Parts: sequence; C-alpha cells; structure tokens
Amino acid sequence: MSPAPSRTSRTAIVAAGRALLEEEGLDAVTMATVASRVGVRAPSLYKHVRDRAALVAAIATDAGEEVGQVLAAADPGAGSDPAARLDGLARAFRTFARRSPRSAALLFLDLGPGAAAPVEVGARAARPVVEVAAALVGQDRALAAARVLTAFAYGFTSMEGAGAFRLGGSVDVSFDLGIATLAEGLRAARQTAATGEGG
Amino acid sequence: MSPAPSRTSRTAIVAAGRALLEEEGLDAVTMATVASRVGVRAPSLYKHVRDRAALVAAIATDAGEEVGQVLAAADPGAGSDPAARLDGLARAFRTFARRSPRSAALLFLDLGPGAAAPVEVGARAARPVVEVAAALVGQDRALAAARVLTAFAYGFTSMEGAGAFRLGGSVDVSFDLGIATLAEGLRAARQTAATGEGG
DNA sequence: ACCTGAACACCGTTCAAGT
DNA sequence: ACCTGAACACCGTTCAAGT
Repeated sequence: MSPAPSRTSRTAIVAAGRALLEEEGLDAVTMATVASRVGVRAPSLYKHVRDRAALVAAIATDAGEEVGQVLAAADPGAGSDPAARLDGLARAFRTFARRSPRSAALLFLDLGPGAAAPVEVGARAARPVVEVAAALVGQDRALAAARVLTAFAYGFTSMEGAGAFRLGGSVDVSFDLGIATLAEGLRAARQTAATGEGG
Repeated sequence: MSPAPSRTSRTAIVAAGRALLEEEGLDAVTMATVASRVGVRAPSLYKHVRDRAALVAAIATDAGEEVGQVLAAADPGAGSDPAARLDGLARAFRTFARRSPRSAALLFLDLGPGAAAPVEVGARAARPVVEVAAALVGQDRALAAARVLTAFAYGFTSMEGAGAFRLGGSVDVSFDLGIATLAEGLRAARQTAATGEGG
C-alpha cells in the first residue's frame, strides 16, 4: 500500500459543492459542509482546492462546461435556418437555467479577480452562439451579436431564477417575445451593415 | 434630554453599506465594518436593521430607487420617438451600472425569500420602460417587451461589470447593436400582434 | 501523501449591563 | 432608548501530528 491514497477528488468536491449550491444557495457552500458530503473533514479540501473562492470558481467553471455541452447538443447545425438555431439555443439555455438556476446565475457573477472561468471554457460554450450570430448578421458583427444574445438569455434567466418577474403576465410569453425580437432585429441589422459582409 | 437619541440612522447605515459594496464587494459588507463607518459598534446596527440579510436587501432596494430616478430623469417623455426613448433609457441604465456595477448586479440577485425589494420599487423603476415598451409594441405586449429590454440591459451590464467580455471587440459597439436590435425587433413585433392593439 | 484535531482570526447575533 | 462589551456558535484557514 502506498501511504494514504486520496480518499476524495477535486471532481467529487466540485460536484458536491455544486449540488449544495443548487439545493441551498451559495452561502450554504461552506468548506465543512462540502467536506462532509465527500466524506472528509474541512482541512482536507485544501489538498484539492486552494481556498473557498477557488472552489466557487471551479463550480462556476463546471457549470460553464455543462452549458457548453448543452448548447452544442441543442444546435441543429450549420445547415439549419439561423432563426431556428437561435430558438433552439435559447430554449436549451433556459431549460438548463430552470434546472440549475443558481449555477446559471453564477456563470457571470463577479467573483473577484482571478476567479473567472478560463477563457477557453467561455469560448467553447459561446461557439455555437457566435456561429448562429454570424449566420444572422455576418462575420464582422458576429461577436457583438453573440454578446447581445447571451446578455438577454443570462439576464432573463437570472431574473426569472431570482423571482424578479412579479408583475403578472406569462413569463414564457415574455421569453418567446425576446427570442422573436432578437431574431428579427438581428436579421434587420444584417441589412444595415455598412461594410462587406464576407460570406 | 431624552435618554440616548440615536447616534446613527438606517439611512446612514444603508448608504455606508452600499459604498462598501461598491468599493470592496459584497463579502466586505460586514456588520462590523459598516458599523465602524457610521461610528458605532456592530450590535447597534440591530436597532436599525433586522440582520445582515435585511441590510443587503435594503442596499438593493436603495439601488433600485436610484435606478428609478435615473430612468425617470433620462426619459424624454411620451411625446418623443419611442426608439429614441429606448435608447435614452438603455444608455442611462448602463451609465448607472458603470458607476455602480455591484449595485447594478445586486438588483436582480437572488437574495433568498423575503429579501427582494418591495414590488413598488421595482414597479416604479420599470414604469418608463413599460411605457416605452407600450409605445413600441402596443399595450397588450408592453409588459413582455419591458421584460425583454430589462433582461438585456441587466444581463449586459452584469456581464460587463464582471469582466465577462474577454474575447476582444468593442463592448460599446456590442451594446449599441443590442439597442438597435431590440428597437427594430420590437417595432416589427408590433405588426406581428394578432389581436387588437388598444391604443 | 493525505487526513485529522486543535488552534486562531473573524463573523453574525444575542443579551445583560451601562448611560 | 440606544449603545456597548462579553459571550456563543460558526466559518475559513493553517499546521503539527498521525497513519
């Protein structure tokens, strides 16, 4: 026997933290509770994560990776109608956000310097969004359009998860209007572009 | 002299807490630090706020009231072109969010049950947005359109404040595209409405 | 080489005792 | 009637000591 093989893992710790986040909120993600869920004591976690801030950042990164998979799976692909792709991506993200509202809100929460998810995780998750945006408005405006789509989806689902829609009316109808508005508005923006569209 | 007139006030406490939030983040808003800023010890705060959660909620409410003032002041009024009104409101909110990014992010952060700002504060801040939305898409879709506009503005500024736009390109251009996209998309949505527009 | 109990600083909160 | 020090439970983090 080698001396003391790890009784837990970073993966298990992050998963336990994320489950706790969803069940009880970020304040409930304490080192002691996470440790207890993976069958260990709080000090042992420091063998796997630098500190609590790094754990929270890792939870956010894990959520970002899941979003990347969810969006990639939902994208019908480059051959499809851009408006239909946008629709599919937006609904898939909202489905994720309704299943994991606190993880969704964490995606773009300010966690302080050095605590953001690696750029590559964000870039991978954004890829299908940028692709659809390019199909809608052209390559040169693709990044800007992707940001608009992401801002709407993140803002809407964050507000929904926080219970901010309290003035009555159907939240589903509001989301549908958002998708239709963005699809139509971006389609119109393509024709507004002043310079070459490159595709 | 009556015995021991209050040496601080709820207003001063909330203002100190909000300043601290902006300067150092939500984690730095501790009862001891806030108390120190208003010249008192931590236990005294409990004469003015129920607990820390209530203080944070009060800070969020204070921010919401300021947003209400900012938007009301920025709205050129019912006689103006709806697209220009939308533009003015959106830019005013972004100006607020760049001045007070952590307050802006707090506006729709999930603070747990019973910790949301009073409905009336949200309703007052939303009023010009709903008005502009009504001018763009008609009364029956006004609330849904206002939610779309708010979701975009909140999502975009939250992402910007968190440093989420890291893939290059101009953030200003992205915001401009968002405004133009929503104005045009909502204008088009009006014509799409199936039933009476009532106004 | 990882895990643990003990320890420390810090935080939210309560409360009896001051004025 | 508000303010305070003292106290308590809890939390993040470190570290020497186990195995």
